[in-house]
Amino acid sequence: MNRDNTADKLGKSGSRSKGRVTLSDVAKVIGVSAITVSRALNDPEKVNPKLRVRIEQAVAELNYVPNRAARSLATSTTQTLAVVIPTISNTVFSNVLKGIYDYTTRHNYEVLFASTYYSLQNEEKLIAKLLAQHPDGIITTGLDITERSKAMLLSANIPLVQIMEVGTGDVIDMSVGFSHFDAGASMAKYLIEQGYRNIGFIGAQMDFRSQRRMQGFLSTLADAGLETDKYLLTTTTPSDIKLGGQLLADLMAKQPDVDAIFCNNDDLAYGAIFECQRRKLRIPEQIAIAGFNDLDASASINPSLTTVKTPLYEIGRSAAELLINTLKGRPILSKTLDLGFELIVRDSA
Amino acid sequence: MNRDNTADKLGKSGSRSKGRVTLSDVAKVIGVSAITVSRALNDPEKVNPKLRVRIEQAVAELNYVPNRAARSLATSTTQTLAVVIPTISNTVFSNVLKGIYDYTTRHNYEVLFASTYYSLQNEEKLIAKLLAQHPDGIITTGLDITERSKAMLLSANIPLVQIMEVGTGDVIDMSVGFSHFDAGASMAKYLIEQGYRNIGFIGAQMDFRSQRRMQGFLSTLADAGLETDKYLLTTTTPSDIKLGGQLLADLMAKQPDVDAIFCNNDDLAYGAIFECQRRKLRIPEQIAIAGFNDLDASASINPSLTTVKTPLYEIGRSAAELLINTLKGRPILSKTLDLGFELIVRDSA
DNA sequence: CTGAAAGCGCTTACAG
DNA sequence: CTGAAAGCGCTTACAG
Repeated sequence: MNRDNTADKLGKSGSRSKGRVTLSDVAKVIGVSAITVSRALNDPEKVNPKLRVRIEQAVAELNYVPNRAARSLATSTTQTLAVVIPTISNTVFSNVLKGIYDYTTRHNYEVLFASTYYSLQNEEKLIAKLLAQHPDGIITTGLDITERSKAMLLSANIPLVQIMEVGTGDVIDMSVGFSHFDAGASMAKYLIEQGYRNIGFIGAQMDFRSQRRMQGFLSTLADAGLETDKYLLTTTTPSDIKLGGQLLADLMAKQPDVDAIFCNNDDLAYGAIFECQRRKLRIPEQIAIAGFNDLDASASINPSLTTVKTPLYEIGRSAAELLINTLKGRPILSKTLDLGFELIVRDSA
Repeated sequence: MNRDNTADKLGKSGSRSKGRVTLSDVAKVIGVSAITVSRALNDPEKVNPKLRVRIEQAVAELNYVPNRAARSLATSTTQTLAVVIPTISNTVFSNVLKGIYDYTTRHNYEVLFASTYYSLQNEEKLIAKLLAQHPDGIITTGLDITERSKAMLLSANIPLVQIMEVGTGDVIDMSVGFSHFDAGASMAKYLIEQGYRNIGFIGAQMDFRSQRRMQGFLSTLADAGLETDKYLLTTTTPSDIKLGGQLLADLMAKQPDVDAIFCNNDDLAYGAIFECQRRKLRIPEQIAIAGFNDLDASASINPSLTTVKTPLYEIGRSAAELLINTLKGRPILSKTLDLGFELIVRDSA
């Protein structure tokens, strides 16, 4: 019968609400004030143990779920982090997102994300939209950003981590990533050491970070007195496996004497390897292929792919950690985290 | 000087707020009430055009961003959709998520997502957490769900779409997907037609949908009088490329006379193909390999992969569409959408 | 350890 | 076309 009573009372909640159970519904049922129920939930030690148990039971029985909009309004905190990445349908960023997600979940933050599809104009709009949700912190991708985006971010006055890249451009607040220029340079150095001389580069998308990898790569070739333009082929089309095959085909048609190719990312390298297999080209004897990111297939493909392993998951995880530590007032050792990269030598180059 | 005035006024906003610009800050600046500013933003036609322009200018100048928590509280609507999927670091679900995301973005909804890592217990917790955000609608994965999850979903009283599968189990509200049983059966039928007789199955993760594909596959083999257990190898380890190679190796060690293998998904098939390449096994002459999902590499790998194409992006898009149409009160033609699948015959089987 | 009052920033009827 | 009043569901000082 207690339960019937409850049901009656619940029916009376304000006409604007959706009839959900509120804090004061719970309070009425056990005859205390709403504020005590609130305390039992948020600050259990401050409530009489016996009372607390009764409140907890009532909460369970009524299936009470706190309204976070109300809590947000009262505390001006949302327990939400916003994430702006170029695209989710890309293994690179789904790994990053997983790192962010695993950490935020464990620490009871929600994630609100948005994809720019590599457009700074989209990014502006998305930042505005996300900020309207008043996230407690925000993660954006890259150090290249419009003035308007920067202004919005600044005036939001919340912690910000710019991910993926480090060592170039201005960091607005915090950043975590690695140097794409150095990563590109290190692959060039390796290929030169291996004795390759007609070294090519194929790249898709050619966003800012791709360009920096290319610059690092080409400047190292130039320093060694090697050709930089002759074996270069790029497109702004988004990267995928099939495109890798086409770019390889096009480059070889133009410059048949190319002896090694650095593919701007592993997807492209897979496509290039598949195309070489079709052409019965021996890798690395006739042509060496190298990739970037060390995605899933790189260790298994034939020949296994020489590539640069990048700390994708860790970038996501660290970014979330930086944000949450900042929000909890914990000391931040460094506002910029260089997570580095690792050259992985396998059979393809 | 107008601007200095403004700054002064802004400083005075309540001590609990974070000093953000509010509706009434904008209102004060131009000497109207907050409600008029609200209307200018939400229902522009109802406001005097000249006034509206002034308000819009003030909004832009002050960089006013509406507080959605306040709006949510007042309207009991959040413009947010919750999404529960097994994992994001899996091309299958990142495609689905992209479909959801593209549609929701266009229609001004935010997405809140969570990964269960294929655990129904996690799912319960995540549903509770997401529901606390009071999403306007929710998408969950699969038709297999605990009673507690179901009860929470029901009492949340918001539209729900269960994605990925159709034609099995009870649909709580709406659903969109395809029949995994039929998809498995269709691949079995094809392999039998091609003349294979010692037909194997390798599967990882073995979640409910994988099991149903396997059941459809095996029951078709049984109907044809073929072996079902002899060439079967499954594990609950999460699926990845490398695992595909191992499973192929294990199965061939046990049953060297296997002449065709249906891999529970394309990742596994890639690994199996790579392993065959290493063993110099000719595909499909010595062993045929088939996959599931038609992921990116399937058309490019050597040999190109015979597989089942599944409408991943469309499932996500349709689920979001069903939810948003429901929320806008538009008529829903059918609460269950079978998007089908397509057998893609290539060179590997 | 518990509660009355006020406030978070917006929107919803209702007047005029 | 515009505004005063009340309310959404919670939490924050402040008393007691």
